[in-house]
Amino acid sequence: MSSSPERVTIKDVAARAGVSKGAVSLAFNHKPGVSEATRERIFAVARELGWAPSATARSLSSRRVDIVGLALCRPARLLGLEPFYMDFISGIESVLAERSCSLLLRLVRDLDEEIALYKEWWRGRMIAGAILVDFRQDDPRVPSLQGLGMPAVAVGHPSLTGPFPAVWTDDASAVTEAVRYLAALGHRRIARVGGPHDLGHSAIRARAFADTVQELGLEEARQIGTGFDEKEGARATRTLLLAADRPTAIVYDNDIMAVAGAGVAAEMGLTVPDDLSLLAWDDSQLCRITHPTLSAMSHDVHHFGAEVARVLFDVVAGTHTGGHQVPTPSLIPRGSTAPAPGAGPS
Amino acid sequence: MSSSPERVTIKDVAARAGVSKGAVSLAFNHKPGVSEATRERIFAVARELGWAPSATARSLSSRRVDIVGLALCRPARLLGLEPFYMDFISGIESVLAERSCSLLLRLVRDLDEEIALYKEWWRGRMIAGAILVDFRQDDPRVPSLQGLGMPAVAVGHPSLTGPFPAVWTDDASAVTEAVRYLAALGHRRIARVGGPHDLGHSAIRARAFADTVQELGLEEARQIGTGFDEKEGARATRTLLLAADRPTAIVYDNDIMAVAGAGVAAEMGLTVPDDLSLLAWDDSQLCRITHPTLSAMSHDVHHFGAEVARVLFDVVAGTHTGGHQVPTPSLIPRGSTAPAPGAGPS
DNA sequence: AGCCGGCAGTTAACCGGTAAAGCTCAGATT
DNA sequence: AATCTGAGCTTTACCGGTTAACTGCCGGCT
Repeated sequence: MSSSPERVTIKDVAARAGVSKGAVSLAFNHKPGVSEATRERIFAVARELGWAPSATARSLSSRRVDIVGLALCRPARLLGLEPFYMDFISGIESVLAERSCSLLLRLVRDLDEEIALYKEWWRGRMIAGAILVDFRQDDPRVPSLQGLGMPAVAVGHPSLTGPFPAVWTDDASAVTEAVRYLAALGHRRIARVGGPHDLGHSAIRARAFADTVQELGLEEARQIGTGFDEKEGARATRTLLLAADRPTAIVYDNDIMAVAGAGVAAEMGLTVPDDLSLLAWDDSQLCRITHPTLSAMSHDVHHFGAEVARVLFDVVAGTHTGGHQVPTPSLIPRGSTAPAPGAGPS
Repeated sequence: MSSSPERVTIKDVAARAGVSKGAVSLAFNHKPGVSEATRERIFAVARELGWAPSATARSLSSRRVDIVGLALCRPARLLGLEPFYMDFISGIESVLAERSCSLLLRLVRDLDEEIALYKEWWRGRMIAGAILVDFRQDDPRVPSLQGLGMPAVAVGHPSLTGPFPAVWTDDASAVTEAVRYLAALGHRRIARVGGPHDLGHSAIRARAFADTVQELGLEEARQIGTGFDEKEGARATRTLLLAADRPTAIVYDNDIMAVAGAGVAAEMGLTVPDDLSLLAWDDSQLCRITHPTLSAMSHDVHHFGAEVARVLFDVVAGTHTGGHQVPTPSLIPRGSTAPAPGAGPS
């Protein structure tokens, strides 16, 4: 009710409890040095006055903060569209919330801005640690941030993340499994619609894809790198399907592009899965509600995010024991994959 | 490269530039009191040393912060599933990023925790302002937070948000339009699957729905309140369709439940839209990729989020000029709505 | 000459905590 | 009796900025 926002500080609590600021601080941080009786009196006064320590002030003098930072270098629009992010973030949040931590989120335009932001956040004691995502090959964040001493966990394959503890899925194995599966269905021309070339996990998948295709003696594979959104997924699919020797199966790097691809197939008069098999990645709900449903390389993105947050807490606490690999995406066959046209049942 | 993280502070910059801390502060805040020459020298030194003011320290002494807070009182899982949130958040971020602001995000279990959190954030100068969502009727946040003097924008109808500047969509008109549309198609038994009863906008929609049904002389309408997720949407749909006088059209409060509802209809052997019309809300991509595509009350959630952020900046700056209504959701007819079974084309 | 005004800076207090060092005094030790 | 100990606080110095008040100095006006 009081419209005058006089802030109550530790000094008020101390005065009212008849002790010094220091005693209040000790009491609230559960450190020895105050008697049980005094501690309780202090807590009672604090409750009465509605006081809780100011996180800002605390982080200035001590080093404790209850915030972790996440900068995303992607266009805002895409963020809202792709199910992956929110699921990932919700996984992070589920762990943070348990420990009364918040997530500081910011969109940046490029990696330089991202580097500057993390430096600022860390220097200013804004965050206890950071989550780094979307690693490139020779990512500039590795040299720029590694000297900082900032606790961080990197989402990506250890070959990309430098000295940062990594949490990753074994994309190479998953790609291999995907290609093997399609090959077993008789497909000999398999294409792949991936993310941007410079993105580390895209490159890893591309290499694994090419290797597996060669290993199985399939026809030379076409791979297209895109920007992850539906428009680019559709465009890439169109390109692939218009080629003289169009593929009989396409693997996508996320689910949104696969859905778009299904649309393109329909628009071009191709029946999925009879004329064309499609295999999505990430496997959000999207895959289950299309018609036909989309087969996908599925992994639990929510859990992935949670694991990332858990590792970050370990790193911050200094109890980190090494990189974590979360389960490899596994194939969920649904309605969008079938034996290749003309091929007998394998 | 230096593994010793000696933080460079304003003092270092001052010393190196041969001036006092105060001068550096003045220069960096573009306040009068330093000559152009000195200002430039200070900036040069700052760049050389890689210094930028610490947001934490600044927010302690002055009142400036570049963070806005958002607490969400929903289960983490749902966050990842429902497209609405991420789209909304991405809209917010798109505006924040323009102004080098970050979003402080936290999941809470209940409104008491949310209230405590906002108090803590505000008291501790953690945030410049807050975004309040999911208003209940007689929302406890109104009395608890209004005395704080914390700049905030409320996402919800002004009848719910007390003294907080509101940004909202005209749900009542949208519901009316939806019911009128279905009635015009000949539907006389229309049901609604809404959100939780205690959620303000659910109540508003429920009332508008009942009113319009009565006004048009339709049969008494069945409405079910749920928890917004797919399981509950499916369950509610099943309940409605198993009733003796099952509806010929159902309106949903979001898209996820509508999609689930379509699944249930199929499972029960009903053809959409011939036997049953479905109308979704929010209209994310989900609605466009199902089969049949879902008609929806569509609004631009991304833009909604952006508008909320813009209003918040106005409120923080003290230049706020009144609540903002963003465009009313409008009907996008797609493949899931058709004339009622037995009814001639209207 | 004396005074005023304003620019360009400096000083010092303060924001709200934490943490190390210091103080006091009761009870145990020698 | 003198000294040591440790529990229980208080004092004080930060953390890294901002800001109000103050100082010095130069030029212009009366």
